[in-house]
Amino acid sequence: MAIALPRPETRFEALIDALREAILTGRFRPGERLLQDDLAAAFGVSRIPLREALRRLEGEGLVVISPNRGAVVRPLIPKDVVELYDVRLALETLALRRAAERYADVREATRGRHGEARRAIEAGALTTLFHLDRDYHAELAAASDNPHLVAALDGQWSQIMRLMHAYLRAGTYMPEVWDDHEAIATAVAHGDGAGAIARLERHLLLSRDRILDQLRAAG
Amino acid sequence: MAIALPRPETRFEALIDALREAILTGRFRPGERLLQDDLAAAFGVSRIPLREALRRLEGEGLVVISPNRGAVVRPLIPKDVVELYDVRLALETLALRRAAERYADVREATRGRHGEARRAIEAGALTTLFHLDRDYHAELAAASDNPHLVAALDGQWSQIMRLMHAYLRAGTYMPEVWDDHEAIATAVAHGDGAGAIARLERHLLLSRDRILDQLRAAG
DNA sequence: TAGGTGCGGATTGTATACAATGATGTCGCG
DNA sequence: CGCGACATCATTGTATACAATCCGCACCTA
Repeated sequence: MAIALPRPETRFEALIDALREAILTGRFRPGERLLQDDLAAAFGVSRIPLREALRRLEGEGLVVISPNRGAVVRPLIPKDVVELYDVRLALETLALRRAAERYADVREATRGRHGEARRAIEAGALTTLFHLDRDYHAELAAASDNPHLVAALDGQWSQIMRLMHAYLRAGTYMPEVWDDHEAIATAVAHGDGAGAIARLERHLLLSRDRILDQLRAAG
Repeated sequence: MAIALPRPETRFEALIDALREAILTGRFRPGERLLQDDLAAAFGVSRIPLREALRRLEGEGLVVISPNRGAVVRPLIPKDVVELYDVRLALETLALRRAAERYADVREATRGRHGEARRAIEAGALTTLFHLDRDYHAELAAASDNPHLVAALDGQWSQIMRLMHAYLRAGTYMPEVWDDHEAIATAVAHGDGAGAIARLERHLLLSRDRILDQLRAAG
């Protein structure tokens, strides 16, 4: 039996996670310059591990590093919304098809998260809500039993999270989202890939358009 | 008018490209340990930029870094073949659909590469052949006009290249591959997304099975 | 006043140096 | 003879230090 170790996370992983989280949640804003000295001081490390972390984030598409000019949080442009959702839909569709073939069942976890989400909505905890959303989709992806697919989707999700934090505000988050989640989980558990995919498509396009609406409204 | 600069590539980029290439072509074999001192000496840099390069490659899934134990070329397992091609097909299908919607025309470049490929086959230059293959598919992906999709596919291609170098030998590379390429390019140029996709699917499954055959034959 | 030129501070890039960690082999003990 | 503790070595992790580059500003010139 596997026993959870107290802190499997190394210091470097903690650093990169903290940096990533700061970008995903908009704490570091798109286009913002990331000064190595400042960040190193802020996280209590030297510039060496910090630079390594920035290189990783560069690979994940979260920052852009220009030679001798430093790192900048990759800017988000409206075109990204459509492009990202296009890729995401293709990947998540594949994930659902494979998961349905296996009759993977994530209904329990989904219901649990649904409950948490309700509380988060009441508390107005948007970040928590986004995390629950991502966790649900990550679990669905994992149900495909294809690690490469999971990794690819994870990369897309990083960007999606940035979109959400940048453009969605409290009030625009609709609780019906979780009805979709439950419906998809149920379809997958019954092996109904086509049904799950149809519902997913509606779900994603709605989510995408909500972001586009907010974006247009903001100017 | 744009004037091409002699070397837009910075030193760091050259380093990371060299490292990546060494892994993709199998020069550094799957599972092989990557000692920082040795690599730094080999590439004529110190360990600082080398470590940054390794972090990037870790993000690309080409190496695995264990804390205090160093980097290893990510091993390839048979399961990877099926998983990677599954993801690749989903992404490339999307790319073709979008490219066909735009009536993107890559026939000329394809024919040019076909010629080069013929010469490479005669010369037995497998690496050149693989590069031409990748370049063709990269151009097709770019024709989707979706940078995120291109990036996602690029990541898959890194792994595919590793599979090819690891499992394909001279003689198993079939020239008919380029007939498929031309047919797909033509279908896309005519806006026939469905036709292009159908041919692509055959093309990829054949390519995948050729790798699986070689893999089974070897071991 | 517009534009170019050179200086100075700010910031990044990388080498060197040392600390921390993990692997290896040897010795002693049961 | 097997196994475990310890010392030693190889290797990674990171801080410090300095060199290289870039950017902004003042100044000069036409």
